[in-house]
Amino acid sequence: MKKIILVDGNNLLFRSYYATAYNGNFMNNSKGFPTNAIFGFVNMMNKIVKEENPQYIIVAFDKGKTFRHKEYEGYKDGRVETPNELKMQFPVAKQILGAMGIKYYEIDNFEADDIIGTFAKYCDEEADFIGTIISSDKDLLQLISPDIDIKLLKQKDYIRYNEKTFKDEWGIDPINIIDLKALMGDPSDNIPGVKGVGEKTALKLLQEYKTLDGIYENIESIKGKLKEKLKTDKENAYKSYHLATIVKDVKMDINIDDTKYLGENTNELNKIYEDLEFYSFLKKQSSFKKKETEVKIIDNINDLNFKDDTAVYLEVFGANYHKAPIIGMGIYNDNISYFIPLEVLKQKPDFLIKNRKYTYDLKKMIVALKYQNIEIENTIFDTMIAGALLDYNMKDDIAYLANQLDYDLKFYENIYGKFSHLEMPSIDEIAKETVLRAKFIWETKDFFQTKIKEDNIEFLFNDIEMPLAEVLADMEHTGVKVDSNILKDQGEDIKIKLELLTKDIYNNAGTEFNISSPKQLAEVLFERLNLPHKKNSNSTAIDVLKKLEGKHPIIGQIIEYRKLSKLYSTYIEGLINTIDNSKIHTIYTQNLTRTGRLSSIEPNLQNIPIRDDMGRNIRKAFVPENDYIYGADYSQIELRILAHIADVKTLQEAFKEGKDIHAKTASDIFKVDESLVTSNMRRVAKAVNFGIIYGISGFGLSENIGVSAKEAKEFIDTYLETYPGIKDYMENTIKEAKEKGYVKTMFGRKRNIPELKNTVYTIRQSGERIALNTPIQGTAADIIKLAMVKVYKALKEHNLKSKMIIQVHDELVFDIYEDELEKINKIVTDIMDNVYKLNVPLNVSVNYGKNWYEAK
DNA sequence: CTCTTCACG
DNA sequence: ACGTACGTGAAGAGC
Repeated sequence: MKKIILVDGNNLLFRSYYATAYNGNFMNNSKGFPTNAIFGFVNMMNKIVKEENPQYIIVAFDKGKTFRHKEYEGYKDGRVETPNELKMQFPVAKQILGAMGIKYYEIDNFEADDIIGTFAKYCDEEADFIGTIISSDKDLLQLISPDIDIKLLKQKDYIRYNEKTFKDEWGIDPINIIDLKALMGDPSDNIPGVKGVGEKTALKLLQEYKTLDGIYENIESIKGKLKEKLKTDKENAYKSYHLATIVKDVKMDINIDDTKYLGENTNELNKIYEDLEFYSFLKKQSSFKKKETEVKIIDNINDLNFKDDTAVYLEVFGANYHKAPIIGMGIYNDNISYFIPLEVLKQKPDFLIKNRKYTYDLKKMIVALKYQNIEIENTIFDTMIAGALLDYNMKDDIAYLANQLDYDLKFYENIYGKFSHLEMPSIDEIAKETVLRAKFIWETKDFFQTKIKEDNIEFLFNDIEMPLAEVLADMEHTGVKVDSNILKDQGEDIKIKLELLTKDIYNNAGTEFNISSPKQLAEVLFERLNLPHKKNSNSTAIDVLKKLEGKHPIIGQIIEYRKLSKLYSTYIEGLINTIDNSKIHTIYTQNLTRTGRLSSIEPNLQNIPIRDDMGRNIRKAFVPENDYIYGADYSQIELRILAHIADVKTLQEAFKEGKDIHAKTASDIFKVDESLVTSNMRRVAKAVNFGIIYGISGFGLSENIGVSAKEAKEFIDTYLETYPGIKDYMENTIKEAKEKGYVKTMFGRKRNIPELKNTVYTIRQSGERIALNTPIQGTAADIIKLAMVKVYKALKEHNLKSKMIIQVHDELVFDIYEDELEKINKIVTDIMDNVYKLNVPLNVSVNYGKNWYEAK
């Protein structure tokens, strides 16, 4: 028995095109030629070849107008003209098929369906042939027979139907798909069908009467409206039947030997892929899969003399590189493929300084090497940073990105086991996997570099993110001095208060329970004590408790308990556990947030308490290693950016004049003189200002400031009337985001927002708020990052020993020497104020003291 | 592993 | 009529 695969080429290309055409990541090669449909098509064809292992295979395409157009003027009317960007991709797809060794067919005046139908008939008639159809078009289901099955493609996977499974699911014979379509019509092809009959009714009718003829033979036994509908549209039904019938005898010579799968011509394919810049496919075809990568394990530093650029990848044993020991480095370029164990790295081979290097997770490499007193320079391109800027899905693990680009890299976990119990594999395996990582970096660098050029984000990449990796590495490695005794003393205090509170709470509740369990607490509050609560909500979050305050003494105690236990577990115990040698070394994630901000982990130094007096005391434990903690923060940087981007002259003026911006806003929206603004007006105005930045809703604002949704809406309306520029900004931003599928910061950082296309209303709404907020938050992030790079450089140039040690989104914290105070003050404020010219001044306020608490 | 809560900008 | 503010990380509970 021989099997032939029958692929619906038109279908595959259309699917691939529309799957990606609108998500904002429209794919072009560097010459601007669209490649998105071809990319999906090649992916599918590779998959088909792999899964079906075909002996015989054809791909069918439409060509010209068919008899259906001739016979029915309206056929396929109303369909959007095939976009040029898609049309252009067809010839290339066909060329690729040639190189793949797969025959394709296109016959004048027939659709791909008809060609497939003709081959299906061939299988039905030839005793030793069976066939499998591959398409997402349900029309083709009519071709199912004992010799033909179909892989019906779905969004992510597919369903395979043969004669039996089809009948089981649909309750009709495959051939009656034609009758089905005759009845229900097909809006996409403009096939009329019977008006008012959809899939449900049509299937019911066919299950009873088998065929269209059967229905009309028994028309009198059908009742009511349905009968009338069927009678009225009888002619249309039969016309539709004809249109929906796939032709099975297209006049063409079937020479079955032509359809043999020949296997690919790798050279020819590679040429095409290179032209399209499909680097991931290229690798698959060439070295990556076919040849085993040979690795030389270096045991003598003298073997490391080479001149060329190289990719390098540093492997450490564990997740937190402040503690994890280095295992070794993989290096790879067109000539070499080495693994360098730590002992050899410690001898500081020249290439670490001299050669230009490509990396993945540069910051991790710099920090881990710093702990060994090994310097690395000339690191010019980091794939992790590039991937993040291009809005790929990123994780720490390089394998995660690699696998998206069709490189089979093993995940860290699959080499070393889970982080909770790591195991060291053989040196040969480590060497191989580490070099493969370097190889991935090497082989994709051109691809990523091209993309960065295309997206016009070279400044963001070369002048902000790349140097920032080095800055952050230094900050992390330097660390922050924390006095654990101060924390311990505060902890003792808190512990005693917690014990007292616990007793009071148990007394008031009349029972002992776990106060930290929201579930148990809800039961005590809402059932035992019968305190009022919203239906269907057992939330005990702070705003719920605030509303209950005064109703029962236990509420205040619980609020206090929550505050203290948070302080104790997260900021006393939590921080103490991370102190190593009197210092805390956080890790800044440079490539995680969707807006471009940093985040800080293990521990998080960006959420140390400040708003609350007791919590703020924690900052007393953050002490200088040198003389002072010095803090510099941007005041209202996001509002300033909004005033700039939305070009609101009144707000820009207010900032230029150094006014209290919230008071100014209050005076504008309440229409009172600035001298008459009350603190409550200012509070409301401040909330509205924030609301605007977040993408406001009346409800959200009302919850926040405790007024009715109606009043809140009025505030917003007045605000937008007062500042029409902001209204325009909001409307234009959303409109553009919907058209393009993404938004950008002033520095070109791009964020795709697929939410804007979501069918769920609330998700679309959320998409709009994201579109409004991201350019503002992201631009602020870009600006402070740029300032960090410049400050770091200036400190070096002035030979200052003071150190930048913490970043908290709009604030930079330094550990400084007393005799450098003045210089630091000048450099930091100068750079931060003037880092980037806007239509508003950037305003930095600075403070210093003997600890972080005092530096505010 | 997910949910809830709460710390920050 | 519906559900609703942007961006994060850590800890504890409970499945």
